[in-house]
Amino acid sequence: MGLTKSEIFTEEQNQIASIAKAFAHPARVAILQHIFNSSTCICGDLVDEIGLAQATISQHLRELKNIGLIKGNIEPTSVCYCIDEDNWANAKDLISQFLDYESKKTNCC
Amino acid sequence: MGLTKSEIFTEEQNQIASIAKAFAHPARVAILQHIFNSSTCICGDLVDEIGLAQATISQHLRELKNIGLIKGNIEPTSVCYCIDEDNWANAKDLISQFLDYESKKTNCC
DNA sequence: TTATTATATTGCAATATTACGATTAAATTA
DNA sequence: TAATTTAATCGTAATATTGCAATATAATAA
Repeated sequence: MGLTKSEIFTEEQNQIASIAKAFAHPARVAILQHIFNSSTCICGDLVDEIGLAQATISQHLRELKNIGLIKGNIEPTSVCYCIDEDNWANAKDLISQFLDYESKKTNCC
Repeated sequence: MGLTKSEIFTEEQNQIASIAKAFAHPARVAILQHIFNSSTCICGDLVDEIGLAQATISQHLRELKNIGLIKGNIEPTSVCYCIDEDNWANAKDLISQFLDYESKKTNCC
């Protein structure tokens, strides 16, 4: 086993889980925060900033890119990453709405 | 290898990742949504509602409980789970603030 | 007491994730 | 052209996650 049964869940549930998974590693959180704080973000910066190997950073960047949260512009010997604004806004809405389900609660304990 | 290097990240980054991990599986998203929509939540309901084995549901519930998002009241032959309001609010604030970093962006691509 | 019912726990197999050294690819510089 | 630089990719080891059958636990019902 070990294979998530995506097919038994709703599209929304899978999307929320998928976005959350992108945030589910501190390195990716750190990468995103670093992108937010930089006017431009080059992968090499991150290797210095975060204490992980270049290959590992690159792998995390690819995950963020695959899920659509960031996009990269290929420059001469470096790559400039930044947030994909549209996709980020969608992700934010989806997660925010999920977190706001709280208002509909009717707790018993 | 394969061990997340938590010690090189900030407390906040680890917390965000930890909360996101709880949402990073559609079964746990479904469980939380079900709890939101019920005045009371019994584990057996979930096994019927979601198409996973009882052992698997129980395992996901334990993860949500360990991270503090839900709490369970042990009743006679059944357990009533509900959201831990305080911890949920904290999680919501942390994630919302992170998602709002968007406003600080200065994209270049 | 002996079923029965409901949930937790254990053990295990399958799959996924994390991390990194080594290598590759592609542009830049000497 | 030959080194250098920068980031992606490959291969692999270590660890984590997912799912479930089987079993344990604990209260209720017969």
